[in-house]
Amino acid sequence: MGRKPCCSKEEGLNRGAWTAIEDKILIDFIKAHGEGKWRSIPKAAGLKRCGKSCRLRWLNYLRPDIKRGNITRDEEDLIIRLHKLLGNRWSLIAGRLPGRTDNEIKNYWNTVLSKRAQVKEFNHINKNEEKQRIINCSRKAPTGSGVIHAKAERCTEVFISPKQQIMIGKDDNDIVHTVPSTDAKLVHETAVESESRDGSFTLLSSKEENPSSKFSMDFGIGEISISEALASDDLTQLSDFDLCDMNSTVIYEYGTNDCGQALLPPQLMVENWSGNDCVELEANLDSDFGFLAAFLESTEDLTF
DNA sequence: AAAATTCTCAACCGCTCCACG
DNA sequence: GCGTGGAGCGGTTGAGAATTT
Repeated sequence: MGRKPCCSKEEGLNRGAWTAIEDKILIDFIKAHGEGKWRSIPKAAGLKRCGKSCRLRWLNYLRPDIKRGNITRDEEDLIIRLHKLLGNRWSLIAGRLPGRTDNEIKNYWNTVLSKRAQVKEFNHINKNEEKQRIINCSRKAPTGSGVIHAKAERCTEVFISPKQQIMIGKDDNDIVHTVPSTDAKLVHETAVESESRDGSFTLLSSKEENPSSKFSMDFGIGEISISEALASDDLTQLSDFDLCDMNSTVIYEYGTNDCGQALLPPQLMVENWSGNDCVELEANLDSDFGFLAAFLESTEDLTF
């Protein structure tokens, strides 16, 4: 006995493209009664659609604040940079592009930008053939790009800067564990749980059968990581974020991504973010993280 | 001009998260 | 603590439009 699906293929429900009449009914109803209670809207409004379909139609097409027209150059640049940092978190990306919907951005990425990115990556790989060869010695397919996940959940290895004590994760009881600087080293996760030499912390535990099938990376800011701050509502936690401390606080977790591509070792991963040469590493690090910090702290639209 | 192919994007589907009883 | 239902998210599909052959 499973749960009744939201949009079961009930008889009499319209499917496919919405008609102008259906649009008008939905618009009038929401103008009169407001958004929400999507499940009850079709019945109340007299629409032969499921609630989910109504919600989607409203959010992606009928909402009055939807911006029509082509994605501008600035928007495109913003999408690319946000995607670099956030991955396929379309709703999060859309939240920073007023008037654009997650669906629209997702479509734009899948049809336009991903192809462009592939070409760019191909060129970049050729350009850095020797660099890749070196990485191949330690990684099977080093073509992954760094993506910040809202929650640092899984990893196979963690590179920890030796400069100071760093938070690396929470255990099942939600207790944050840190690695003392003396223990800073490349940690290899061979089991679901792993302890440091003095047994003082639990490595990010994974309940996945195959912990190496996914990856995440996270960046510490004192007691909280960016991803945690991102996942929480309180972005003021980021106020202490000091770019000057970046090199001493960054935590890299690297393994393989969803496609089975291996992530690069920390230095090269960051290089690949910017697509620039080693000598510009620090500047680009500042630039990308400055952008991220601005993104996280901004309540206004970002301008570039 | 017609057929074939490619592209675009609205809509659907299945899943997870979260609030609530 | 557990089950249920609503909302939201990201991946995928497919119809129609645009382009190429």
